Amino acid sequence: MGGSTPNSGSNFSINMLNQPESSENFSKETDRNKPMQDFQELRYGMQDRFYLTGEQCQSSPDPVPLPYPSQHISATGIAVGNASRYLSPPLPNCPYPANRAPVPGAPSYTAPGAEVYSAGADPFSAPYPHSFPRTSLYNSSLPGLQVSGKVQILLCNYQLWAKFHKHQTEMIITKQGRRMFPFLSFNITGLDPSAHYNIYVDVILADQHHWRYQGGKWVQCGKAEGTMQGNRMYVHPDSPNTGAHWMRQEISFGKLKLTNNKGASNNVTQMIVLQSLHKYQPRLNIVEVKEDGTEDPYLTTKTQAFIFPETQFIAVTAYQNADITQLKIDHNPFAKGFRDNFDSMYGNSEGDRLTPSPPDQQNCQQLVPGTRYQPFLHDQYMNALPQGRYYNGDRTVSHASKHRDDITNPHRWFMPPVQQASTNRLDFGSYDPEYTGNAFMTYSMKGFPPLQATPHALGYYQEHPFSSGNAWGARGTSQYHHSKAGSALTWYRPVADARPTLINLEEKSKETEDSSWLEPHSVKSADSSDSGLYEIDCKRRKVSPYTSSTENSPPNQNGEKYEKENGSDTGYCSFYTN
DNA sequence: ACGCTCGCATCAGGTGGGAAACGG
DNA sequence: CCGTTTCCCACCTGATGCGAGCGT
Repeated sequence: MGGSTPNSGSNFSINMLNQPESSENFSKETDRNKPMQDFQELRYGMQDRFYLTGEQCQSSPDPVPLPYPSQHISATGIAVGNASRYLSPPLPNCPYPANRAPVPGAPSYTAPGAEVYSAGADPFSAPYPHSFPRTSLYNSSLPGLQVSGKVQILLCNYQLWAKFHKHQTEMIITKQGRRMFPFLSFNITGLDPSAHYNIYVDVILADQHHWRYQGGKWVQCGKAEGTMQGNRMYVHPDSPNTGAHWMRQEISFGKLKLTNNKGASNNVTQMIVLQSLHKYQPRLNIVEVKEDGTEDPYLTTKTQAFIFPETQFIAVTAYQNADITQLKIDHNPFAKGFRDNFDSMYGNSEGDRLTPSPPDQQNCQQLVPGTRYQPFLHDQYMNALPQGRYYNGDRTVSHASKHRDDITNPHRWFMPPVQQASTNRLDFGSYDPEYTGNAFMTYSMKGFPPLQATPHALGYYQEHPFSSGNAWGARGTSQYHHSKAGSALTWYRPVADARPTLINLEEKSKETEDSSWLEPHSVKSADSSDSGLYEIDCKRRKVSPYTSSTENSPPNQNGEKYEKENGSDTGYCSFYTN
């Protein structure tokens, strides 16, 4: 990869570097509106296989109750192909799968990108995802997976994003720039291995409102301010590079920083300028370019953008929602200093504890032989969540026993016994069986041989279900030393054709009783564990005026209602009551 | 002697909290 | 006055360099 940076080594396309506000940047987009016919075939071919019946929809609660208003983009995201290919609108009462089930004859929509580009409007303020018409498009039924043609994009840390999204993600912006957490991380398949691509992330306004945190809720408050100067895109430092390179490892944007400093001149290529109290939607863009990195006019139709709605966030200069703060503290290793002393929660020694220590205290970086397996472990396994402290005595015991049951459950763990027994991290991960509720992970573990070593520069972020590779971008680091593993995507990487493997995934999911991703399993459980957060002393965090975080985030009520109604966590409603 | 591994110290940089400053 | 932003702090992680120890 050569460590080329957008503004140094590469002859990066002028279109890529121009300020997006420039109306002519994407003036070639007339081509974008010309759908690829083969894609249509592919799409409907997939559709046959992925369409979920109404019954399935009804019986498949949204695994990630993403609370989009009805007109919002799909629960799993929009694959914003350049050729005006969009998801079908959600089916009523079918919050999750329906969105993934393209309905032939559904109202035709226009691609946000296409519209913006062709109209010459500011592509970073105009395309409110919900407001954009969409054409029906095959959308993967797998959480965090987007498919457009042969290209498949997997949001690696989808589970973590979903957890934050439930509470309305907030991202701190500072003058010097603040990293995103969670950060954007993708696995890509289906690119032409020999073709060259630029990959970048831009951040667009998610709606046209100014937001304010009031009474424990995010409420709209006036209109968003107009277009704002400053960089709104972050080009992956590996760009340009071959499809083979992009598919070889995880593509992470961990160094992407958010700032509110419009005049930021330093590290401008690493910073995206945003406005506080506005809601934004990151978007992954893949542009096929010539070998030297310049954009080939004849290739512009191969530009594709992918939106994962769960990555939506509100930019803030200080956290507003205590739920978000706590999630950040619990998941971000750099915020470890703000975690409570979980040991004090037990008052007994490590050996007596029924629940495991946070992974960081158990040498959690020593993993399954191969980080390529680690990504399959739920983020909650990997991160430093002090799980045990989330439960009082009874629940702790309960979970511990569930853990034991779960380890022996072949539907849950497909790791070879040796691997199961050999890693603290895995043990930790399996401690809460609910966290295994990700079929993605489940299948991925099923008998995949270790593959090539891949550098993982982000050891402490290995929580992502699919994290792998160079999480900090182009930089290889010491994590590489103990990262010997297979490719996270190998098991579904048919570069030549995405379909068969997706089908395999789908079929596999039907084989198992643990079709967890059809249920609000992982996120729900993750949240139910989170719920216990607030049973512990809240002295270090702001206290929400609401008794439950459920009420804090209006957009998320559906999903959270689910939890409450199911009484999955009796302590849930006791948050903030201290 | 050489190469390798490991542990330790140091440094840079990231984190949220909280108080102060700012601004409408 | 109040909401928002900025700055500083203590704490943490990760990268790096160095030296000790060990095996060849």
